[in-house]
Amino acid sequence: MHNELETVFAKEGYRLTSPRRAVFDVLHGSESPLAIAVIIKACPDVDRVSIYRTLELFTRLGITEIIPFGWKQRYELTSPFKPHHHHLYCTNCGVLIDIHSQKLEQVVAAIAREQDFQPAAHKFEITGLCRHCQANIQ
Amino acid sequence: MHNELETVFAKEGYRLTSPRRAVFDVLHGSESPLAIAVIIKACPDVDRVSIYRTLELFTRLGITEIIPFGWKQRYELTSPFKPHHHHLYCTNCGVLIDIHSQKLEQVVAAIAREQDFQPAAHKFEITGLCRHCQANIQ
DNA sequence: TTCTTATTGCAAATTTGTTGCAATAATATG
DNA sequence: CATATTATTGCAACAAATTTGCAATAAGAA
Ligand SMILES: [Mn+2]
Ligand SMILES: [Mn+2]
Ligand SMILES: [Zn+2]
Ligand SMILES: [Zn+2]
Repeated sequence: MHNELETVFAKEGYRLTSPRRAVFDVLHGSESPLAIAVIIKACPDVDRVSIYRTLELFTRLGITEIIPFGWKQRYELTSPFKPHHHHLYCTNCGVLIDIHSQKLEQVVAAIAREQDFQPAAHKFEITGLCRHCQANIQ
Repeated sequence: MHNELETVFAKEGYRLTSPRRAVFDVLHGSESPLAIAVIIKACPDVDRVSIYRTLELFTRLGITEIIPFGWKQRYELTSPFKPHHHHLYCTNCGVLIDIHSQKLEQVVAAIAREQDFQPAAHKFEITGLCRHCQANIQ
Protein backbone atom coordinates (compact mmCIF):
# COMPACT_ATOMS: atom_id res chain seq x y z
CA MET A 1 0.00 0.00 0.00
CA HIS A 2 3.00 2.25 0.58
CA ASN A 3 4.16 1.28 -2.89
CA GLU A 4 1.38 3.32 -4.46
CA LEU A 5 2.36 6.23 -2.29
CA GLU A 6 6.04 5.94 -3.16
CA THR A 7 5.10 5.98 -6.82
CA VAL A 8 3.05 9.17 -6.54
CA PHE A 9 5.78 10.89 -4.55
CA ALA A 10 8.66 9.76 -6.75
CA LYS A 11 6.83 10.90 -9.87
CA GLU A 12 6.24 14.33 -8.38
CA GLY A 13 9.72 14.67 -6.90
CA TYR A 14 8.64 14.68 -3.26
CA ARG A 15 10.28 12.67 -0.49
CA LEU A 16 8.50 9.94 1.41
CA THR A 17 9.37 10.87 4.97
CA SER A 18 8.41 9.43 8.31
CA PRO A 19 5.91 12.17 9.20
CA ARG A 20 4.20 11.64 5.85
CA ARG A 21 4.09 7.88 6.40
CA ALA A 22 2.65 8.42 9.87
CA VAL A 23 -0.18 10.64 8.64
CA PHE A 24 -0.90 8.29 5.78
CA ASP A 25 -1.03 5.28 8.10
CA VAL A 26 -3.42 6.99 10.48
CA LEU A 27 -5.78 7.86 7.65
CA HIS A 28 -5.42 4.42 6.13
CA GLY A 29 -6.23 2.75 9.43
CA SER A 30 -9.42 4.73 9.92
CA GLU A 31 -12.90 3.75 8.84
CA SER A 32 -14.05 7.35 8.72
CA PRO A 33 -12.73 10.80 7.79
CA LEU A 34 -10.59 12.36 10.53
CA ALA A 35 -10.40 15.90 11.89
CA ILE A 36 -6.97 17.52 11.97
CA ALA A 37 -6.98 17.58 15.76
CA VAL A 38 -7.47 13.81 15.79
CA ILE A 39 -4.64 13.22 13.35
CA ILE A 40 -2.36 15.42 15.44
CA LYS A 41 -3.10 13.38 18.55
CA ALA A 42 -2.64 10.13 16.65
CA CYS A 43 0.90 11.15 15.60
CA PRO A 44 2.52 12.18 18.88
CA ASP A 45 6.02 12.08 17.38
CA VAL A 46 5.17 14.44 14.55
CA ASP A 47 5.10 18.19 15.01
CA ARG A 48 1.77 19.92 14.62
CA VAL A 49 3.15 22.08 11.83
CA SER A 50 4.22 19.05 9.83
CA ILE A 51 0.71 17.62 10.04
CA TYR A 52 -0.72 20.79 8.52
CA ARG A 53 1.93 20.83 5.80
CA THR A 54 1.44 17.14 5.08
CA LEU A 55 -2.32 17.37 4.76
CA GLU A 56 -1.98 20.41 2.53
CA LEU A 57 0.39 18.45 0.29
CA PHE A 58 -1.70 15.27 0.30
CA THR A 59 -4.77 17.25 -0.69
CA ARG A 60 -2.93 19.15 -3.40
CA LEU A 61 -1.65 15.85 -4.82
CA GLY A 62 -5.10 14.31 -4.61
CA ILE A 63 -4.09 11.71 -2.03
CA THR A 64 -6.63 13.03 0.46
CA GLU A 65 -9.80 15.03 0.17
CA ILE A 66 -11.61 17.36 2.52
CA ILE A 67 -14.96 16.01 3.64
CA PRO A 68 -17.76 18.27 4.91
CA PHE A 69 -18.70 17.12 8.36
CA GLY A 70 -21.15 19.12 10.38
CA TRP A 71 -19.27 22.17 11.62
CA LYS A 72 -15.72 21.06 10.92
CA GLN A 73 -13.93 19.57 7.96
CA ARG A 74 -12.27 16.19 7.98
CA TYR A 75 -9.72 14.38 5.82
CA GLU A 76 -10.05 11.03 4.09
CA LEU A 77 -7.87 9.12 1.63
CA THR A 78 -9.04 9.13 -1.97
CA SER A 79 -8.90 6.50 -4.66
CA PRO A 80 -6.79 4.40 -5.20
CA PHE A 81 -6.00 4.46 -1.46
CA LYS A 82 -9.62 4.24 -0.47
CA PRO A 83 -12.48 3.54 -2.89
CA HIS A 84 -14.50 6.62 -3.79
CA HIS A 85 -17.68 6.96 -1.74
CA HIS A 86 -19.86 9.36 0.23
CA HIS A 87 -21.53 9.54 3.64
CA LEU A 88 -24.81 9.61 5.48
CA TYR A 89 -24.26 11.29 8.85
CA CYS A 90 -26.62 10.83 11.77
CA THR A 91 -26.82 14.12 13.64
CA ASN A 92 -28.14 12.34 16.71
CA CYS A 93 -25.67 9.54 17.40
CA GLY A 94 -22.89 10.57 15.02
CA VAL A 95 -22.82 7.31 13.11
CA LEU A 96 -21.45 7.42 9.56
CA ILE A 97 -22.81 5.24 6.78
CA ASP A 98 -20.69 4.79 3.66
CA ILE A 99 -22.51 4.89 0.36
CA HIS A 100 -21.33 3.90 -3.09
CA SER A 101 -23.95 5.20 -5.49
CA GLN A 102 -23.55 4.70 -9.20
CA LYS A 103 -26.60 6.90 -9.80
CA LEU A 104 -25.01 9.77 -7.92
CA GLU A 105 -21.83 9.53 -9.95
CA GLN A 106 -23.91 9.59 -13.13
CA VAL A 107 -25.73 12.71 -12.00
CA VAL A 108 -22.39 14.41 -11.30
CA ALA A 109 -21.28 13.64 -14.84
CA ALA A 110 -24.60 14.78 -16.31
CA ILE A 111 -24.61 18.10 -14.44
CA ALA A 112 -21.02 18.83 -15.44
CA ARG A 113 -21.77 18.04 -19.08
CA GLU A 114 -24.84 20.29 -19.11
CA GLN A 115 -22.86 23.21 -17.71
CA ASP A 116 -19.82 22.58 -19.88
CA PHE A 117 -17.85 22.24 -16.64
CA GLN A 118 -14.75 20.06 -16.28
CA PRO A 119 -15.19 18.25 -12.96
CA ALA A 120 -12.14 17.40 -10.87
CA ALA A 121 -13.85 16.28 -7.69
CA HIS A 122 -17.15 16.42 -5.87
CA LYS A 123 -18.45 16.31 -2.34
CA PHE A 124 -21.76 14.89 -1.18
CA GLU A 125 -23.26 14.28 2.23
CA ILE A 126 -26.71 13.61 3.64
CA THR A 127 -27.39 14.47 7.27
CA GLY A 128 -30.37 13.26 9.24
CA LEU A 129 -31.38 10.34 11.45
CA CYS A 130 -30.18 6.78 11.11
CA ARG A 131 -32.59 3.87 11.38
CA HIS A 132 -31.77 3.31 15.02
CA CYS A 133 -32.27 6.93 16.08
CA GLN A 134 -35.58 7.17 14.23
CA ALA A 135 -36.87 4.25 16.27
CA ASN A 136 -35.71 5.60 19.63
CA ILE A 137 -37.81 8.63 18.88
CA GLN A 138 -35.64 11.71 19.32
CA MET B 1 -39.17 38.51 4.27
CA HIS B 2 -38.58 39.26 7.94
CA ASN B 3 -42.09 37.93 8.57
CA GLU B 4 -40.96 34.39 7.85
CA LEU B 5 -38.06 34.90 10.21
CA GLU B 6 -40.28 36.34 12.96
CA THR B 7 -42.50 33.30 12.63
CA VAL B 8 -39.66 30.82 13.06
CA PHE B 9 -38.28 32.73 16.03
CA ALA B 10 -41.61 33.24 17.75
CA LYS B 11 -42.46 29.58 17.38
CA GLU B 12 -39.15 28.55 18.94
CA GLY B 13 -39.24 31.18 21.67
CA TYR B 14 -36.20 33.13 20.50
CA ARG B 15 -36.00 36.91 20.23
CA LEU B 16 -35.58 38.70 16.93
CA THR B 17 -32.82 41.12 17.80
CA SER B 18 -30.94 43.69 15.78
CA PRO B 19 -27.74 41.61 15.49
CA ARG B 20 -29.80 38.72 14.20
CA ARG B 21 -31.58 40.95 11.68
CA ALA B 22 -28.24 42.33 10.52
CA VAL B 23 -26.73 38.90 9.89
CA PHE B 24 -29.88 37.74 8.14
CA ASP B 25 -29.93 40.80 5.88
CA VAL B 26 -26.31 40.36 4.87
CA LEU B 27 -26.93 36.73 3.92
CA HIS B 28 -30.17 37.64 2.18
CA GLY B 29 -28.48 40.32 0.14
CA SER B 30 -25.75 38.01 -1.11
CA GLU B 31 -25.74 35.96 -4.29
CA SER B 32 -23.29 33.43 -2.88
CA PRO B 33 -22.44 31.74 0.43
CA LEU B 34 -20.39 33.95 2.76
CA ALA B 35 -17.43 33.21 4.99
CA ILE B 36 -17.75 34.22 8.64
CA ALA B 37 -15.00 36.81 8.25
CA VAL B 38 -17.00 38.47 5.48
CA ILE B 39 -20.17 38.54 7.55
CA ILE B 40 -18.27 40.06 10.46
CA LYS B 41 -16.95 42.87 8.25
CA ALA B 42 -20.39 43.43 6.78
CA CYS B 43 -21.89 43.99 10.26
CA PRO B 44 -19.57 46.59 11.78
CA ASP B 45 -22.03 47.40 14.58
CA VAL B 46 -22.33 43.80 15.72
CA ASP B 47 -19.78 42.22 17.99
CA ARG B 48 -17.75 39.35 16.55
CA VAL B 49 -18.96 37.02 19.27
CA SER B 50 -22.60 37.69 18.43
CA ILE B 51 -21.97 36.78 14.80
CA TYR B 52 -20.65 33.39 15.87
CA ARG B 53 -23.57 32.87 18.23
CA THR B 54 -26.09 33.96 15.62
CA LEU B 55 -24.75 31.69 12.90
CA GLU B 56 -24.70 28.80 15.31
CA LEU B 57 -28.35 29.46 16.15
CA PHE B 58 -29.42 30.01 12.53
CA THR B 59 -27.80 26.74 11.52
CA ARG B 60 -29.32 24.86 14.41
CA LEU B 61 -32.76 26.22 13.48
CA GLY B 62 -32.20 25.36 9.83
CA ILE B 63 -32.26 28.98 8.68
CA THR B 64 -28.73 28.72 7.30
CA GLU B 65 -26.56 25.87 6.17
CA ILE B 66 -22.83 25.37 6.03
CA ILE B 67 -21.55 25.08 2.49
CA PRO B 68 -18.24 23.33 1.68
CA PHE B 69 -16.03 25.75 -0.19
CA GLY B 70 -12.52 24.63 -1.04
CA TRP B 71 -10.60 24.77 2.25
CA LYS B 72 -13.05 26.86 4.24
CA GLN B 73 -16.76 26.69 5.04
CA ARG B 74 -19.34 29.34 4.18
CA TYR B 75 -22.91 30.12 5.22
CA GLU B 76 -25.98 30.47 3.04
CA LEU B 77 -29.69 30.88 3.75
CA THR B 78 -31.83 27.82 3.22
CA SER B 79 -35.34 27.41 1.92
CA PRO B 80 -37.75 29.21 2.26
CA PHE B 81 -35.34 32.15 2.55
CA LYS B 82 -33.34 31.11 -0.48
CA PRO B 83 -34.40 28.42 -2.98
CA HIS B 84 -32.57 25.16 -2.44
CA HIS B 85 -29.66 24.65 -4.81
CA HIS B 86 -26.03 23.54 -5.10
CA HIS B 87 -22.77 24.81 -6.59
CA LEU B 88 -20.11 24.20 -9.17
CA TYR B 89 -16.91 25.85 -8.01
CA CYS B 90 -14.09 26.74 -10.41
CA THR B 91 -10.80 26.19 -8.60
CA ASN B 92 -9.01 28.40 -11.07
CA CYS B 93 -11.01 31.65 -11.14
CA GLY B 94 -13.24 31.06 -8.13
CA VAL B 95 -16.50 31.51 -10.01
CA LEU B 96 -19.59 29.85 -8.54
CA ILE B 97 -22.33 28.38 -10.69
CA ASP B 98 -25.71 27.71 -9.07
CA ILE B 99 -27.41 24.49 -10.04
CA HIS B 100 -30.96 23.35 -9.45
CA SER B 101 -31.00 19.66 -10.32
CA GLN B 102 -34.17 17.67 -9.99
CA LYS B 103 -32.22 14.49 -10.73
CA LEU B 104 -29.87 15.12 -7.85
CA GLU B 105 -32.73 15.64 -5.42
CA GLN B 106 -34.27 12.38 -6.61
CA VAL B 107 -31.01 10.52 -6.01
CA VAL B 108 -30.85 11.95 -2.49
CA ALA B 109 -34.33 10.63 -1.80
CA ALA B 110 -33.54 7.26 -3.34
CA ILE B 111 -30.34 6.78 -1.33
CA ALA B 112 -32.05 7.73 1.91
CA ARG B 113 -34.92 5.34 1.20
CA GLU B 114 -32.54 2.46 0.42
CA GLN B 115 -30.67 2.99 3.69
CA ASP B 116 -33.79 3.57 5.75
CA PHE B 117 -32.31 6.94 6.65
CA GLN B 118 -34.40 10.02 7.48
CA PRO B 119 -32.74 12.89 5.59
CA ALA B 120 -32.82 16.37 7.07
CA ALA B 121 -30.39 18.10 4.73
CA HIS B 122 -27.71 17.39 2.18
CA LYS B 123 -24.63 19.07 0.78
CA PHE B 124 -23.30 18.75 -2.75
CA GLU B 125 -20.51 20.49 -4.62
CA ILE B 126 -18.52 19.88 -7.78
CA THR B 127 -15.10 21.48 -8.08
CA GLY B 128 -13.18 21.78 -11.33
CA LEU B 129 -12.77 24.19 -14.24
CA CYS B 130 -15.45 26.45 -15.63
CA ARG B 131 -15.95 26.80 -19.39
CA HIS B 132 -13.86 29.95 -19.53
CA CYS B 133 -10.89 28.52 -17.63
CA GLN B 134 -10.88 25.35 -19.73
CA ALA B 135 -10.48 27.49 -22.84
CA ASN B 136 -7.68 29.64 -21.46
CA ILE B 137 -5.77 26.43 -20.98
CA GLN B 138 -4.61 26.29 -17.37
C1' DT C 1 -45.11 51.09 31.47
C1' DT C 2 -42.96 47.73 34.20
C1' DC C 3 -41.05 43.16 34.73
C1' DT C 4 -38.57 39.13 33.38
C1' DT C 5 -34.90 37.07 31.36
C1' DA C 6 -32.79 36.04 26.77
C1' DT C 7 -29.27 38.25 24.45
C1' DT C 8 -25.54 41.35 23.82
C1' DG C 9 -20.82 43.42 24.13
C1' DC C 10 -16.58 43.42 26.22
C1' DA C 11 -12.37 41.50 28.11
C1' DA C 12 -9.69 37.59 28.43
C1' DA C 13 -8.53 32.92 27.53
C1' DT C 14 -7.92 29.20 24.50
C1' DT C 15 -7.45 26.89 20.41
C1' DT C 16 -6.19 26.72 15.66
C1' DG C 17 -3.32 27.82 11.86
C1' DT C 18 1.04 30.31 9.87
C1' DT C 19 5.94 31.83 9.16
C1' DG C 20 11.10 31.98 9.28
C1' DC C 21 15.00 29.51 9.84
C1' DA C 22 18.70 26.41 11.41
C1' DA C 23 19.16 21.37 12.00
C1' DT C 24 18.06 17.00 9.98
C1' DA C 25 17.49 13.24 6.95
C1' DA C 26 15.90 11.42 2.20
C1' DT C 27 17.60 10.54 -2.07
C1' DA C 28 20.90 10.83 -5.89
C1' DT C 29 25.43 10.08 -7.39
C1' DG C 30 30.23 8.39 -7.53
C1' DC D 1 29.16 2.33 0.91
C1' DA D 2 30.43 7.27 1.47
C1' DT D 3 29.40 11.85 0.33
C1' DA D 4 26.89 15.80 -1.53
C1' DT D 5 22.62 18.11 -2.33
C1' DT D 6 18.57 20.04 -0.87
C1' DA D 7 13.67 19.01 0.51
C1' DT D 8 11.68 18.56 4.81
C1' DT D 9 11.41 18.79 9.67
C1' DG D 10 10.95 20.76 14.40
C1' DC D 11 11.00 24.60 17.14
C1' DA D 12 9.91 29.11 18.60
C1' DA D 13 7.28 32.87 17.89
C1' DC D 14 3.51 34.93 15.76
C1' DA D 15 -1.15 35.75 14.01
C1' DA D 16 -5.86 34.59 13.40
C1' DA D 17 -9.97 32.28 14.72
C1' DT D 18 -13.10 30.69 18.11
C1' DT D 19 -14.79 30.21 22.96
C1' DT D 20 -16.07 31.55 27.73
C1' DG D 21 -17.79 34.24 31.78
C1' DC D 22 -20.27 37.87 33.22
C1' DA D 23 -22.42 42.39 33.98
C1' DA D 24 -25.20 45.61 31.15
C1' DT D 25 -28.90 45.88 27.84
C1' DA D 26 -33.09 45.45 25.41
C1' DA D 27 -36.96 42.21 23.45
C1' DG D 28 -41.27 40.67 24.38
C1' DA D 29 -44.82 39.44 27.95
C1' DA D 30 -47.94 41.14 31.21
MN1 LIG E 1 -16.14 6.82 4.55
MN1 LIG F 1 -25.70 29.70 -4.36
ZN1 LIG G 1 -28.13 7.78 14.71
ZN1 LIG H 1 -13.00 29.44 -13.83
